[in-house]
Amino acid sequence: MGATIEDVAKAAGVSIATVSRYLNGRTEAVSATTGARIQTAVDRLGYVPNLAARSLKTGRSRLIGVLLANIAHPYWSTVLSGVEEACQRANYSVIVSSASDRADIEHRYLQMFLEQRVDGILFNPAHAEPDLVAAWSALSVPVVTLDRTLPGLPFGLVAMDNARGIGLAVEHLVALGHRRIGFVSWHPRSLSNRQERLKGYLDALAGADIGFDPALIRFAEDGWSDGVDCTVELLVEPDPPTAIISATSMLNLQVLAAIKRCGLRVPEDISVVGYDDSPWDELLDPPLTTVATPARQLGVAAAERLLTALDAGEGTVTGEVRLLPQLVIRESTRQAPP
Amino acid sequence: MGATIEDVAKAAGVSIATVSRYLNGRTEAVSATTGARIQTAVDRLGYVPNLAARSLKTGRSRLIGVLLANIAHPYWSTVLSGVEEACQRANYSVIVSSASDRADIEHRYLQMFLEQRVDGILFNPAHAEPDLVAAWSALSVPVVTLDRTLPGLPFGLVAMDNARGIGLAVEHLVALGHRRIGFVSWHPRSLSNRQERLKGYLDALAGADIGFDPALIRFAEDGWSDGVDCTVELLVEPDPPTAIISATSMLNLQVLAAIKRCGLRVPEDISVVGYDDSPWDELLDPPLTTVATPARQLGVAAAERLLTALDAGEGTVTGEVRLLPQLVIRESTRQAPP
DNA sequence: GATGACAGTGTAAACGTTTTCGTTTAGACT
DNA sequence: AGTCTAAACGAAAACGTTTACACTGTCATC
Repeated sequence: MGATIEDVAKAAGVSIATVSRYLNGRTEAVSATTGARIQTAVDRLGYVPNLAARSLKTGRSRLIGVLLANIAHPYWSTVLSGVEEACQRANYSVIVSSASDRADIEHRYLQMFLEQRVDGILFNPAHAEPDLVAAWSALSVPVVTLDRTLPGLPFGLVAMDNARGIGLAVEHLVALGHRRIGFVSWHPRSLSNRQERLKGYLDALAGADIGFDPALIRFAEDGWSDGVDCTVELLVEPDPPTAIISATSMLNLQVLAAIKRCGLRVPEDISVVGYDDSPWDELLDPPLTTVATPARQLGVAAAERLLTALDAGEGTVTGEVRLLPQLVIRESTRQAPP
Repeated sequence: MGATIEDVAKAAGVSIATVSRYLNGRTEAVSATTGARIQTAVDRLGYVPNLAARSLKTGRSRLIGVLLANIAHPYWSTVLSGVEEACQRANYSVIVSSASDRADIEHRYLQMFLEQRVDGILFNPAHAEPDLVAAWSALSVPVVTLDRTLPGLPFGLVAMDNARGIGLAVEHLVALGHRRIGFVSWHPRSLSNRQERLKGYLDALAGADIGFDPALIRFAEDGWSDGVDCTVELLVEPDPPTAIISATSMLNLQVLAAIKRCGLRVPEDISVVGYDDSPWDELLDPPLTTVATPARQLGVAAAERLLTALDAGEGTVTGEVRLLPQLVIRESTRQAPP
């Protein structure tokens, strides 16, 4: 308990330099016999290397800071599990924080990351406060932003192809003959991933020669309830949609609940395409047609992007990686009524 | 960038000891004027303290290791967010790992925590391998286990009152006149939280003078599909239950899906009580009566338990804290058929 | 005016590593 | 026997802090 490298050296009858070399498997090899002596000493003493000391000396901590909007949210926790998996594989530890989409909190936590001397940072920025963007841009470690970005941030980005994802949903519904397609998204609208999804909706409509009707779009407050009201609003329009696309997993069930509340049936009266394909989407009633987003892979890809940059000794990451969503057709979509 | 305490000292024209004292707000106060000089130097140089060096010197890292069975699971990610909240409030960072219920992986990650010299550990142990239990018992930092424990572990425990939670469900159904109450739980059965839930079921039945019928119990494999099959099995029994209790959130939707697959309606034909009260449970069709477990509070309570022990300088945490679940009655339960 | 007390500050050792550079040793070659 | 090379190892400095201890001045007290 609390044995240092010096204790090990003493016990093995060698110098601490040799112990260090042995433990790190360095090229200036130690002989097999001393190696064995050191190993037994390590085992006997229960020696555990002190990463703080190593970090201080080498300047690298084997720590990755991960800052997410909301780690309690199923989507983000799945992303996180991918990050964690990739980091563990590369022998990095991840220190995690949840910023609730508040830029000031984000800033504070990033500061904590710097104090811990993390080797790299993964995060998804919230609102664009110019001075914070400036401060972040000066961050001294490699950063990869997840899922969304902010104008002016000189970081790498790993995200879904949001526009394409919604495009898939629209095209599917159009192929089924729908022309009045509702779109329920959520606030704040300004975040890049949401803008992209809206653009995907608009572009796909345009591509199908369908005129855009602003009455078919709603934006709900973040959370588990406002989406119901927004969807109900949509349904009581004079010329209601025959299909609705939910722009994020949090809204899937809210859209379904609203439809039920209005006395309509899915898919007989109205079709629904969900988003993200949570593991329980196929258990819903009816099993939900959704745009499946590879959340876990997003985490893995982002972490690997960061880690390879670290291995290569690059002080910064740039460029953009987009992951392709896929449409999973189940039973919540059906031919449009004539 | 990369300024050390020495740079700050030089810039402010004082010694590094004074800078350190100022930064740590120690009792041997520094005068207001030097304090101001130091602060401007800090700001100008963009000095960021090096926690690795501090940790090395003080022996405390302000790091908490959190090891969970599965951080992608909504329940655990909610617990994690509570932990993170409490730790941030106390200025600790949390380093997190996901062990997939495999004891060998758990062991490896605990080792990594020790190397990082975490000040404390929160984790939920998986299977009881005697040699690992022995190794864990010798851990040199305070540990609190979350949600479940293992015989022989000398750690503090913060968990739900699992038996009482299921008891609430049974009592509610009994009050509605149900006497054949199915119970769907999940593997591995040996984990303490699952044993307690089973015990809660049996005790509550006994308390209501209802004989126990083993045909009414099923254990599903962990995951998002086997629960459906298990529930179907239950429903095709010669004398099927008039109500079913799902023992964990992961099974809620699987039970509902199975019932639907058998052509039965909830609650007309059969009542259902879910578990955990995920935020979307009230959006289901029908809105689910569930045993609400305060997952976030569990995380907060466990972290605070650990942190107060750390503050008090106690090297170990013992004792047990149980959080009380609450029954939330919605529309999936109804009077039993005569 | 000498004496203490005390607030404020500086010096230097220590924390546990990694790593540069230098030393020893053993064997291979003339 | 002498020289050279390479493998194996050791001594010591450095990483950026905290903190015990010593020191300086200022002011109140006798």
